[in-house]
Amino acid sequence: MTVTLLPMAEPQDAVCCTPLTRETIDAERAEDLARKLKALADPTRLRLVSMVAASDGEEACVCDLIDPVGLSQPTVSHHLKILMEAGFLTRSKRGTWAYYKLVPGALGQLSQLLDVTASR
Amino acid sequence: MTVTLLPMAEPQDAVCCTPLTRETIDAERAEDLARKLKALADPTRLRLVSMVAASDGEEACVCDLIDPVGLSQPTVSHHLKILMEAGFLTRSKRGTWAYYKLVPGALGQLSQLLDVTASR
DNA sequence: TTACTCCATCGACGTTTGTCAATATTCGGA
DNA sequence: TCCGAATATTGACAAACGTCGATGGAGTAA
Repeated sequence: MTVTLLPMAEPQDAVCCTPLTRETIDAERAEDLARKLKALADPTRLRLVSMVAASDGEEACVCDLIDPVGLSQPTVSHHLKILMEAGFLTRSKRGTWAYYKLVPGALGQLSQLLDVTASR
Repeated sequence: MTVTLLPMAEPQDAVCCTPLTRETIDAERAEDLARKLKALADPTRLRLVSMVAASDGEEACVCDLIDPVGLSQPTVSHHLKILMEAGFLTRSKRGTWAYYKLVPGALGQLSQLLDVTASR
């Protein structure tokens, strides 16, 4: 039996580390970065991330996200899935409810990649 | 005659100031932020921004961008236009050449919007 | 003027995206 | 065990997107 501790520690994809403006980004890293940015580049998904971030414990139930967003339940589910696959949220089910939680350093890491002067 | 000094100081659209995670973003600001992120959420455009940023004076000629990117000239022009309309680049023509230049605080401002902990 | 170069715009195309209604799945309670 | 509630998945469709070849416009040099 394998004991898997801390599955939340992300594989930390190739996007890591050197900011956009320090040296020319290579095609592969550009692909990765673009994937993450694309996940965030939608008004509904930005609102979802923001609402989750503003919730208690940076965690929110899907049922509380649908009405404020004003879209159908399948659409909200779809957006949450995209945010999860991009590494910005994690999901945990409790009973019939699903709770989405902010991945701690995810936004910060992306933020630092965009600019050197902003970080440090 | 009007004397226009420092036309580079952007109108500073509504995206400004409060980071995503501080309080719930409203629909209008989400729309604006998404527009900017979408402009950056493409591997080719990321490479273009990066290449311009790495150039002398953070400025590059279109003619020097086409080959490294490996796409047709119209496509590169198209991407540069999108980056310009989103406020990340400015264009200045000198002779037949067109030079695109990084807008000084643009990436940093976006970066700070994504996260509080990364900035400051 | 003519010819050539650099770049932007146009029109067309296949692909991706955001959305919904309908359906499936999973769980808790009667 | 059967039912209702909360989510996820599927299928469909219009709109937006990334790309190209062809064309247009503006500058330079003969």
